[in-house]
Amino acid sequence: MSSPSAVESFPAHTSAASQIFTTVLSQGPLTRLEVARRAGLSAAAVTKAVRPLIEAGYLVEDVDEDSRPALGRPANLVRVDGGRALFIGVKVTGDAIIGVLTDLCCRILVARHIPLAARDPKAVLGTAAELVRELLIEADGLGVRVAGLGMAVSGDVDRAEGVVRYSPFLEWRELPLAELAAMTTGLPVTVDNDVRALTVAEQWFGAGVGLSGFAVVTVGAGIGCGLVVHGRVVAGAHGVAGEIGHVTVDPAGPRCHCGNRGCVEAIASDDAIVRQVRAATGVQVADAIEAAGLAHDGIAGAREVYARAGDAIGRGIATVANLLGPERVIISGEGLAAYDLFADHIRDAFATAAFGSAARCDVWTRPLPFDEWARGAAATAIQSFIRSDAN
Amino acid sequence: MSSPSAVESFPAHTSAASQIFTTVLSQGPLTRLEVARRAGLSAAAVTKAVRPLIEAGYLVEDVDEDSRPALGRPANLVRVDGGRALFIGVKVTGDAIIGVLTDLCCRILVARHIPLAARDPKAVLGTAAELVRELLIEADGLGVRVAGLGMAVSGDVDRAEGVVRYSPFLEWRELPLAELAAMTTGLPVTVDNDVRALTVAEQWFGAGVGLSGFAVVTVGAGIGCGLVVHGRVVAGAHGVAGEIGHVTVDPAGPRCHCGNRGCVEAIASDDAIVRQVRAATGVQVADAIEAAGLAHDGIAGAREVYARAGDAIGRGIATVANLLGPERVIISGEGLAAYDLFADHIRDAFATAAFGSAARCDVWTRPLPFDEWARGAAATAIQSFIRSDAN
DNA sequence: CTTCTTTCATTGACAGCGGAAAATAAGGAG
DNA sequence: CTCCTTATTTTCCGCTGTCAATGAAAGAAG
Repeated sequence: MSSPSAVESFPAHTSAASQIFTTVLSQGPLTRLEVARRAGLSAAAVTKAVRPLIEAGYLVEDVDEDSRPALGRPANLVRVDGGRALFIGVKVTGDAIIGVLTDLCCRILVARHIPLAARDPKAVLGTAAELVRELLIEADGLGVRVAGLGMAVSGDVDRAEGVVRYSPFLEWRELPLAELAAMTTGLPVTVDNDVRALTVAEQWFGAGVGLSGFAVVTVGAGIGCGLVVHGRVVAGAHGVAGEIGHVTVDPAGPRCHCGNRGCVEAIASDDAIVRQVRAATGVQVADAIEAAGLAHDGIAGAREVYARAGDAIGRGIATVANLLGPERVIISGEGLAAYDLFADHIRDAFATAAFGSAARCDVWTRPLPFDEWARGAAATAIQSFIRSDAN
Repeated sequence: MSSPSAVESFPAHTSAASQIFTTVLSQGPLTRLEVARRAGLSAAAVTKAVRPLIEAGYLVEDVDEDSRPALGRPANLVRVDGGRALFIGVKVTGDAIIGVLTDLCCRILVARHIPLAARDPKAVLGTAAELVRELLIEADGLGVRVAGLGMAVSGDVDRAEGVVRYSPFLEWRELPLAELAAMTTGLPVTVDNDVRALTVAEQWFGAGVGLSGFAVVTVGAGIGCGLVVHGRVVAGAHGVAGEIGHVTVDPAGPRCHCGNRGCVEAIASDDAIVRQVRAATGVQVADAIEAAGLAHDGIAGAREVYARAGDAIGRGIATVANLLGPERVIISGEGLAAYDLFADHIRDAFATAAFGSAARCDVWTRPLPFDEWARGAAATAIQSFIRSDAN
């Protein structure tokens, strides 16, 4: 995290303290005893770690009138005061920048987006700065300081250094984005890969809470995958990880932009579906929405394309499950708008291709509004804020 | 680890101490300063942790006369005294039990194997006990105590509980192997999946030393894969992980015993190769060795089978690399005897199917004598011995 | 209304770990 | 013999987290 303005910093310097805070943050209001249990610490340690966090206003005490036990002293719940600090998350796509203002609990307070004219770093940075400025004004209105900015970009991103190594889509190489954005906005900046950012959000605030191993699969313009193993997001030795989109599903399948044939992405991405629906039906559909329309109208050719796409995704997920044995797979992404068209095929293909007990992993689906990508970016900023040695 | 005889235990109770010992164990003789650097600790901490380990005889000091620096005080090397404790590793296969006696550095001192008449737990346990008895006599001859027994079994094994959940090959279910073997042999017993055990051996004593993410791919009777992510062996939520053998490579390929088509294992396992070579050449080869013989003789049909097998393995490895971004992939296994027949195809398929920087992961090959499987089992015993919270 | 019982939370003493800095050791060079 | 350099050890010292004991906050029992 590149941090120019070292304002008052988060008062959890020991690993145990930040672990305790993280537990409360993601597992909702808990009694101190319960926190101790989940964090594997003594109750005394929790009491001691919680006090300064309460004094600093990051945690607050609550009494749960409802679930008062029949016997014994009632517990005091501890929860995070979301309003204590705000964060901005920014997702850069090819044609727009999406920004959200969230609270410390990563709840979206404001969402904005600005179309993007050009993709060169200067243009993007300028637009992003404008968006951040708008959100800062909103934050001012709330009277709460913004404690960090997270930026999510597709491609090979080095979070530790805050550098975008290579983003094919934006045609950026070795861009020190964190440093640049920190200079422009005056905020501490965290930069990460977009799918990993989304995965962080799921891990701390979503369907991955409490799990030590899970996968997030995004379906849309591309097919992406974020992996959490041993409780940590997998980053890969060379910045590559979770490339489920380029798992080969059918070596005789359509050619993929990566050069191979039959990648999941060449069969199930929005583009691939549009292309295949056009070929199958002869209708020149403009985008995935129209393609889904044809399928919803019952046009056989279009429905088959979705069936094949679902099959490809299901096989891809099965591959992940076979290799890593995640506790859960979370399917998400804009493509889920047409989820009814391939849900069954995903499930069938997964059930067939998963080996043995790997099939016991539960497959969840979550709608993913586009803002969520930006929320993921905010989640990385929150993570960096809480523990500077984040990862 | 099921431990009936709690003899004198290993004197490294803090996490740092066992981390220091592990560093010295796997990274060979090191100066204290170098240990400190690699373990991320201060020199003082290393000095303090090393002393009791030297007093207990697990570490010894060495002077490296050769590489004395021109300037300054020469360093004292610290290394593990392999002779301080012995371990027994046992690998159970369908038709034999292989056992090795190793020292603390996991060097094989004696290797034995006994054919197996039946596969039921009682028969296997009896034979294993016999083998262990023989190795204990060898150990007695050396005058060193055996500090642990590791057992490696294929299938779903719960190492923490020491229970074989389900081994399809042996037809065992929910067998508390660690407990049974501990009662029979009187030794502390660790039980793990065979491929994971091999992976532990590579991680601590082989080509995975010092890497935080790598994969071991075994080629032979089956196609297996052990994964290390974030420095830890991946176990999978339901005991399944690393099932590269059932990654689909060609949905139109040959049927696999798992019910699907075109799994790597259905194309590249010994059995699959024999079957395909028979079909391609009409020669009723008896085993993989004869099949390789035909290919070495230049018979086109046989060579093609190996080409396809290499292609399948290379694609499988590429899938792992795309998903996890390991720093290295170690190809190993009995099948490597015919490595010259498919090496190029593995490399080509990997280079083609790996996405972007994932192709930068280095692919190593290591011959794997059958004893190595048993050595892997011994490695798990050593691991358990060193840190009781092993995983 | 007092006392018990039960469970949650806090306190204070304390042990141990690991770091920083200073001291010591072990060479070679001059 | 002294100085310089690098390795190792020693000597504090602060900090963390545990333990065991104590306080607190109910409802239950009498």
